Amino acid sequence: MTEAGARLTRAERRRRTEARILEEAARLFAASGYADTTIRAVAAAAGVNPGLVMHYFGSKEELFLRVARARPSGPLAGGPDEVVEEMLDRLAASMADEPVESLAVLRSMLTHPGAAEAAAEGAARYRAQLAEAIPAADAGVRASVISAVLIGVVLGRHLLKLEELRDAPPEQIAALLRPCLRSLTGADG
Amino acid sequence: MTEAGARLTRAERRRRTEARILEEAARLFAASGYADTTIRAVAAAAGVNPGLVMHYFGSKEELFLRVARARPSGPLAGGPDEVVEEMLDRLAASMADEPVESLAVLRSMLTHPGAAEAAAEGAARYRAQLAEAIPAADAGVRASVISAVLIGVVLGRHLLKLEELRDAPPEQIAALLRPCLRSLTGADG
DNA sequence: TCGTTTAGTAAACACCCGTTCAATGACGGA
DNA sequence: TCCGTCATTGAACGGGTGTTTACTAAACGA
Repeated sequence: MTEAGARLTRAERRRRTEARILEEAARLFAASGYADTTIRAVAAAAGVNPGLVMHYFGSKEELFLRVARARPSGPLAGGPDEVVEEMLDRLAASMADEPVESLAVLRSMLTHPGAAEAAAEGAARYRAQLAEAIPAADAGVRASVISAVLIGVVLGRHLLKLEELRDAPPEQIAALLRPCLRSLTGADG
Repeated sequence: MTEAGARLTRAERRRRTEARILEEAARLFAASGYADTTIRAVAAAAGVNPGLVMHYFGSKEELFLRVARARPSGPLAGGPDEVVEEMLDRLAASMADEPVESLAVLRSMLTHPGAAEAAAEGAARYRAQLAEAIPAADAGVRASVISAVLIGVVLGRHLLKLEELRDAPPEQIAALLRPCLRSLTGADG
């Protein structure tokens, strides 16, 4: 590490160190939640001094927000049928590998008040898009129930590690969920 | 407190104090999770010295386990249709008021490693009963998905506090979920 | 009545946390 | 070459935690 690093420019070195810290922070927040993830542990995992993490990110809170903000997830549009298939695709994708950023946010939302607020805006926008695709008077409630259902499944697989849910192939779970989501979106008429 | 308490027998006094501690502990674990609930806070809420909590329960871990163990929830039996209605009834009931013990376990499961293990046996038994009522080859997976869905809804309402989900009447949510659960149990043929 | 038991307290312990700050030493421009 | 900048370190600080221990005082049994 010292030899390879010594050849790099100062700015490049810093960028990589910061990225390494963020990466390890996401992994640890996902694995242990906000409270049980210590700055010292993040620093150790990144092979760096705890003070450096403070120097770069200001506080543990800001470090978490930097991790939580890295949430792409494009827009959700179309009719009920397309939206359902899009959601099932994304769910299957997030089941193929462990989505560290989402898990970090999800796990920490349940521990840390600030985390819930940080995720709330993005989640609300997602639900609003979803609600627009639902042709029903109670579209808002339906969108919220759908969100809750999807969160429950991701949570059951990655966090609670319910046996059969963790071992089942993503396609099987998606197939089981399809009628559910179709009835909730009103895609089944 | 001193006057009324002085009239009681020693054993009775102790029983009530212990119960008061357990009650406040459940409330705080549900509200703040395992890590953020301090023994000092529990003791203060129960109007008692922190050392006494230790003296009665041995450790914070054991205090939590005592809270987590108080989980009744009778057996689940019958055909798919009956089971679905039973689950919806229980869900609606747990939505009417805040179910402190369940929430304490649920929230702490996601924070505290030991909590998940403590709840795992009860949850597995529940899923096994559920699977028996499902007439399908993949009954195990279906039961797990159903558990995840129900957890997601309770979580979305009480912990994440998704707006529409929190404001909607329990019956409405139950009605939306009915087709979901019926398709997952195979009750819809 | 008197010694024992025991519910309950007060104060400290050791530990780990997030955070701070002065020091260091390699890099890069002049 | 020299000097300032900046990534990085090491060691400390104050505070909050779970836990322990010595103690008080009230209920109990004989």
